[in-house]
Amino acid sequence: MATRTRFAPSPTGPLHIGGLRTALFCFLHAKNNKGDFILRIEDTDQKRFVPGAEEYILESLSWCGITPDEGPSFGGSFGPYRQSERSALYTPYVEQLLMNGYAYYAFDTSDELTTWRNSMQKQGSASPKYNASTRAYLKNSLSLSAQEVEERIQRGDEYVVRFKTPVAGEVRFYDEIRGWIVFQCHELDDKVLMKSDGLPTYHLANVVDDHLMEITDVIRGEEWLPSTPLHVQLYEAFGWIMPKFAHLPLILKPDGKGKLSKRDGDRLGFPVFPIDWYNPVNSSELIAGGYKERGFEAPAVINFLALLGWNPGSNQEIFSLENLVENFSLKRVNKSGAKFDYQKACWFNSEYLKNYTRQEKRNAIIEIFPIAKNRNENELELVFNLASERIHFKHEIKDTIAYLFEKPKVLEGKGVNKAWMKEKVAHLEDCMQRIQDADTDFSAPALENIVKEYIEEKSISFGQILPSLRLSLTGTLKGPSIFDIMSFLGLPECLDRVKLAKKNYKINTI
RNA sequence: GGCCCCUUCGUCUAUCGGCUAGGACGCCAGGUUUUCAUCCUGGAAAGAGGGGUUCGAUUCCCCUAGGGGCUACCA
Repeated sequence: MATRTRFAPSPTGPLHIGGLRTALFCFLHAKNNKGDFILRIEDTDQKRFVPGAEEYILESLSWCGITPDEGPSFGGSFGPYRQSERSALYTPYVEQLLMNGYAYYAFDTSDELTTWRNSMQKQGSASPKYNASTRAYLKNSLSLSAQEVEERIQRGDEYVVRFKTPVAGEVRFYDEIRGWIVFQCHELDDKVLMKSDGLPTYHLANVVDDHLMEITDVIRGEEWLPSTPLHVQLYEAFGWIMPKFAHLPLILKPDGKGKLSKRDGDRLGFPVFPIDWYNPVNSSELIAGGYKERGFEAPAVINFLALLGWNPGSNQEIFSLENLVENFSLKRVNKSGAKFDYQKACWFNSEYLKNYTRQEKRNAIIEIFPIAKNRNENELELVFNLASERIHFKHEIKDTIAYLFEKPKVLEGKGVNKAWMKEKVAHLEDCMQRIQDADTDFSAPALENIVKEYIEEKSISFGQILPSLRLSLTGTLKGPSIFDIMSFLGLPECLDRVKLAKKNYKINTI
């Protein structure tokens, strides 16, 4: 049977980076097995529905290159892929459960249950369960007479349908990542399968849909582990073949304890969402920044996320999505939660920047400096390389080497103090004259030769002349090889800048 | 509290009973460089604790401790 995995987020807000990783692992597992990856929107909770969230999920996946084979807006023969559009479909299954004694009606209202739980807690039961031990004391079709049940339903009383957990025994299942896991039935809850609004809960809907959509591997976050025994029992109650289960470790806060949350991102200053998320009612209010807008390359984010919890078993760290597909295996997914390391994410990004193709490099430079389009391709590439080895993000290119395309507005004070001294400036002018007079192709090596000859002749060091040269040309004392910069600038521009610096800055006499 | 999961350098991790415990990020030092960065070389840095099993445990089992998740008519 062909592998089919699904990513089943609920549109209650922006997709969390942890959710993105779950989607990634689902995708990788499916593709590694030449199978299909399905996107299903779990919007059975009307109260928590957030407009725009589904679009956000779609955009995020699309940015990352995780393309569903089936899903809303992708089509497929197992649709619809939004649970809200499948609501009518669940009723027969609930009835089947009811008829076969695997489920029952319960009439307790939420308020009643809350007060009941409170009173139970006062009596020392830390987390009161609605199950075989308490059912008899609550209002349900197991405790009430058949007649009363009938009357309540006829009358239009609100009710839910609960799963009838066996009194005793155990539920065991094999987790592809963790191995065998066992739960005792008496520890389990009679979970609500169908809410009083007639919609199924996640538990029922995901089992029915996974079965109907022929999902073979359920890959989801570890937070679902405690409710898996219920799902297992549901499969058994329906007599359906069970999918394989794999529960992924959680992504934890970089410091302290607990799983990574939006607040951690705000607090520590890094994004926790793939792309920007704006207030659904006031679209001009940015609520949470994204990796994309922060300047991350999607493949870098994917690469980083993949290594958070999974490893190839080798020392390789850089993986394209295709590489990941080839190498991925659930067997090599870790059991323990992984703390989020933003610095490492930045490192991945810088690696991707350096590995840009020639064309990407040229495009990036032209995008940042439109004026650069007059330059030839080799020059554009050189400019990119000059900048990229001292930054982590593409958008940092602009500030690092803006002086290649426009005269520096000011020369930094620290530099002036250090390099704008009488003797040094004299050498600078002298040397510039030498360059001007020379018959040179103005290439970096040629320029370097001229300067080298000059300093040898004058018995001075590079340090006597290069800093002031750099300062007058770029306005700063740091940056790439000054000969590359000069070569790129060209003779007239170099002369112009030196002249300008001479005119605007008083010689430092100290 | 109960249930379930987890536990190797600060962080992400390798190790399928034989280890001088490897790699990466970060950090530190040195080298290259006019400078910053890159790059290269080197360094500090780990098996939670206690019991077993075994000729031999980081690796298998148990206990303790610690961490995490769940404990809704949310997913």
